[in-house]
Amino acid sequence: MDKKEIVSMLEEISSLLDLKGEDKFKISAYSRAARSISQSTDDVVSLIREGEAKKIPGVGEALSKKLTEFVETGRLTFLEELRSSLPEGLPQLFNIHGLGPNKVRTLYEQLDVKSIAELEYACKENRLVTLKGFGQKTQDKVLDEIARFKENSEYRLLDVIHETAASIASLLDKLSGVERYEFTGSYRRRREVIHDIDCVIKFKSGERDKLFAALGKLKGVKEVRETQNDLVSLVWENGIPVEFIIVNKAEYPLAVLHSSGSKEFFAHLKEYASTRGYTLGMRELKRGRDKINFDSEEEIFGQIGLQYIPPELREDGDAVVAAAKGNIPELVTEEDIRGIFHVHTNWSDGAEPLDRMVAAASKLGLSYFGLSDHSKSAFYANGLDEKRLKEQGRLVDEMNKGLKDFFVFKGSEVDILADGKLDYSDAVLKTLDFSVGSVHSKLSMKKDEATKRLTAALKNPYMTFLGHMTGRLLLGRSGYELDMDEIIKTAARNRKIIEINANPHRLDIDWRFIKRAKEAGVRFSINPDAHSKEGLADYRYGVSIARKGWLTKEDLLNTMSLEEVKKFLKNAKS
DNA sequence: GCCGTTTTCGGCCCGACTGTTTTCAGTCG
Repeated sequence: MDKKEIVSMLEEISSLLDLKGEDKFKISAYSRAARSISQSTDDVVSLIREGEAKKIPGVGEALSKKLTEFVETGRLTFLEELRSSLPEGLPQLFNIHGLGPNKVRTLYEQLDVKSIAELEYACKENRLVTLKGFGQKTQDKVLDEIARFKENSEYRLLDVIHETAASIASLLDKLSGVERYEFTGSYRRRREVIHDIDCVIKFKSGERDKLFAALGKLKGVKEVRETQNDLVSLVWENGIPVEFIIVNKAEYPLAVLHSSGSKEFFAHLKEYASTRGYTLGMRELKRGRDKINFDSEEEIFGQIGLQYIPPELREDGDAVVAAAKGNIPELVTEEDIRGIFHVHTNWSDGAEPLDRMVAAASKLGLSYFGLSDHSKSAFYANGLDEKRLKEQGRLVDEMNKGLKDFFVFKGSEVDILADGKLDYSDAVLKTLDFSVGSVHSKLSMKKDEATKRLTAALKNPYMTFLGHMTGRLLLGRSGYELDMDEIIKTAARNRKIIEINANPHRLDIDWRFIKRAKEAGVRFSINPDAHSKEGLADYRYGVSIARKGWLTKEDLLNTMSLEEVKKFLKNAKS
């Protein structure tokens, strides 16, 4: 039993109660408890076992009993009864953007819709338009969203894949018959969303067949899809497809190269190789009839006359063109990051007090961070009014005096209001070291208005970073539309820093956009948008996105030393 | 279902947006 199971149990109850139309405050009590437990730094399971569940904020008498039952027996009668009172597929419908509890209930009660498949059928038969509260537009939108859901539901965020890959790695490390292995595919390229995990394995001579059999029996395998030639195709217990490609020593480097790049990239590579008189295949490289041997990917690139191309860049032909000219830059690495911005504490909606965040960041080897709790308009996040902001500033000053190898910059994640103004006056913003301008209320879907709002904010000298901007481009939520070129132009002209939001659940920024902005001369910062100690380390995901955007150390603010950053931020305000 | 230096009962984060209405309900962040 772990924390995650408890959290998902509570979340499930919450959404089932929602479907039943229960009291909304009761519903939110469950989701509040789930959030509280997932953010808790205590050993929640032990706490519950010891009968101390009520010490968890948001857990009272009733929940305490349920949690105890769940932890002790692994089951919860209440949840089981709740489940059996509703059709199994119904909660699925929540995945369709725009459908909430009331609409789903209407669909079930009036049309007997119990699953996404049935919903799609009902739309196609034009049955939604007859329902009260529904109309043509809603039906069209539901159909669109179903299509989007189908397209995206098979993709997972990078951090989820990362976790699964790590557990696979620990199993492979112990498996005899494995000489070497490398995760390849879009995971190695560090895409933000990933469909499956690919892994190339070099087998120990003579142990090929044994290895084939062993892979299908790994702990964590849910299903063996197929085994043929050099491929073992599995489904992992969490539903993620995993493909192992098993090759010999001679094939290994090219198999890794082939499996790591996108199809488009490999086609460009192949074409380039042929102009140099080589035939590049999936498993062998030939010059005329002669097979060429090599021990590493580096040697293959060298052989066909290309500079080494880091995996993150192996998306399209651009990297091949650049490598031919020797123009692949030295990309930023995790070690280059000296500090981070966009950090929350429990003054607004973070989980930890400031001192614990400082200690955790320091432990990660960082030498500064920028504190940015929410501004006053973000009531839902307990945003700071001017008075509390000032008070927090005093706390930071006091703390900085006592710190030897760490520095906290005073800042705010300041809301960009509907008219493009910021949530604090210039006089207040002036007292801060920096600010991250963010839009929280929904941006109007109208492209012109949304762009106008952001460009107005970009012109404010007291907004340092443009945060949260391209919004939910991924995983099925259509973001707001913006005129990106206009944003880039204005950001460059006003010397703004664009934040690379490294929170793996947000991933607000697309590397294609980063590349365009870089070319326009915009500078970036990797900001983790950390709400907990664990969240601080998310800057690592930001590094991989930065690399995909071809960023070097020079393109980032937070590769600067503390003294340089201080100077930079001071100049930025003047 | 939780919680209390206003309260053991009566509140609970709130505003924007969309599409459906003919003055508002539902959903989202």
